[in-house]
Amino acid sequence: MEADKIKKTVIFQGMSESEISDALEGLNAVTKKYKKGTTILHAGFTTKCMGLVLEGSVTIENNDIWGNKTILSHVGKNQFFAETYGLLADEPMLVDVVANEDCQILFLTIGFLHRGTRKQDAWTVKIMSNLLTISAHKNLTLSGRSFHTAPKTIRGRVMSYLNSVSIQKGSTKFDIPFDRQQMADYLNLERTALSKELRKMKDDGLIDFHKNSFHLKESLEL
Amino acid sequence: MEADKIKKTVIFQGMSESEISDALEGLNAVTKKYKKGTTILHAGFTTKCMGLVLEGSVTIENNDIWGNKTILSHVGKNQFFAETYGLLADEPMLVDVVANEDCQILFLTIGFLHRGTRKQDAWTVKIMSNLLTISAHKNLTLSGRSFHTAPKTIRGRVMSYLNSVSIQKGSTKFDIPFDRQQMADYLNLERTALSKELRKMKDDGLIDFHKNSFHLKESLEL
DNA sequence: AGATGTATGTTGTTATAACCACGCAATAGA
DNA sequence: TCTATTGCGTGGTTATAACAACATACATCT
Repeated sequence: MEADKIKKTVIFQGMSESEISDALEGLNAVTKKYKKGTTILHAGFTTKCMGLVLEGSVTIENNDIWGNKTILSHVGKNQFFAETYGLLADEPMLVDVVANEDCQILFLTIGFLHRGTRKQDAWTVKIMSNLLTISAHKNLTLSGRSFHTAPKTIRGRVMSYLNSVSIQKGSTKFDIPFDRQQMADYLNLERTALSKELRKMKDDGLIDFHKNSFHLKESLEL
Repeated sequence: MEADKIKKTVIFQGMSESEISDALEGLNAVTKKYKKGTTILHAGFTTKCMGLVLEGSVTIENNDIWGNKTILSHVGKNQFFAETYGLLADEPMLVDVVANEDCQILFLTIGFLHRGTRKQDAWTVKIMSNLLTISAHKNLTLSGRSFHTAPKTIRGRVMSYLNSVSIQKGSTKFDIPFDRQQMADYLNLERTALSKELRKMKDDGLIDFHKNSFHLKESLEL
């Protein structure tokens, strides 16, 4: 087995070699190969498996009934996908998973884990722990973004976002991990419109900034 | 103990009375009372606990540095909150939890669960299973919404949403669980603007609808 | 039937963000 | 140093959604 490569994946974090191979067996690990362009998992269907990309890369896409395609994300080597759908094996997938190049995928059957039907091997618990951590983190990311893109005005989104970062960093002065374009994308805005609004907020004395360094002002709240 | 009331909660699903009381002990279950208006958990701080509302209700709020308050959600009796922050005990909360009325909260310390330090009692695995299910479901909800509110145009959002429901129901004819106002809120839109766009889409032959019954047309894609 | 209420749709106006074209600075490479 | 390149900001125009005021439909109650 190629446990060495896999070992570093978040899913197998903190597990010994032997636990990993037990887990691989217990999860019905299967490796499959796909030609570029092949659809690996189809929207509308369910899956009991999550996928781990061993070679190549895949894209998560949405293809709607009217023929529009949207690329949602790109999953590269040693990254994984469909963990949520794998766990909730009843839920039809809303996206397609497509081979972005010739690739090799390791499938892990995780659909039964949350049903407690299995006996509790050491590896079961560890895998569940790791999945729980992964899922919780994803949750945090998603709910943050969802909250920051909720306001209808540019200013509202910017304030929501900057305030969150400020809380995370525990200071009103901080750097953000985005350049303007990325920040605009994250907030679902157009870059130049964002620039304009940032300028106005500076003029209004709400914030100060230079490049990706920000300072929140007007903290006259009681 | 009042295991009877708790038993029906998703967190304790599928657990026997004795498992539940073991779990309550193992999770350092503590009940606390709060007067209306008290902040139960503060943004910027971390918590190892999740909360279960036994009496009364709480609101999840965001209060930013400029003095804006946003109510994010309302958590009523027998519902829970902060499960994500409880699990990821390092992450500072980005929201406040405030007592909406006099209330009684059961705190469960779940911060250590995902670290595998505990010995694997039967209840540990079951609680983890349940938390995993909860988290995964929340994930699905969040990522769906995030995706549907991403397009900048009304039509884009509507198409994204309707297409998802269509996939879930496995048909191009389906009912949605929202009235117009709720649908507009979900998609972060203004109700009348949504009505207008739905009309246009009907004129363009993309969809047909009456009240909350929809039919996706123009499926001439290959 | 008449009155009340609620959900939905229509029209017109206004506010706002996207879009386009460009300028300017900082950086890197030849 | 000269020349791309890249990131960021500005002004003007256009597209689009929010907003406000009103109309219509349908249900319920008396």
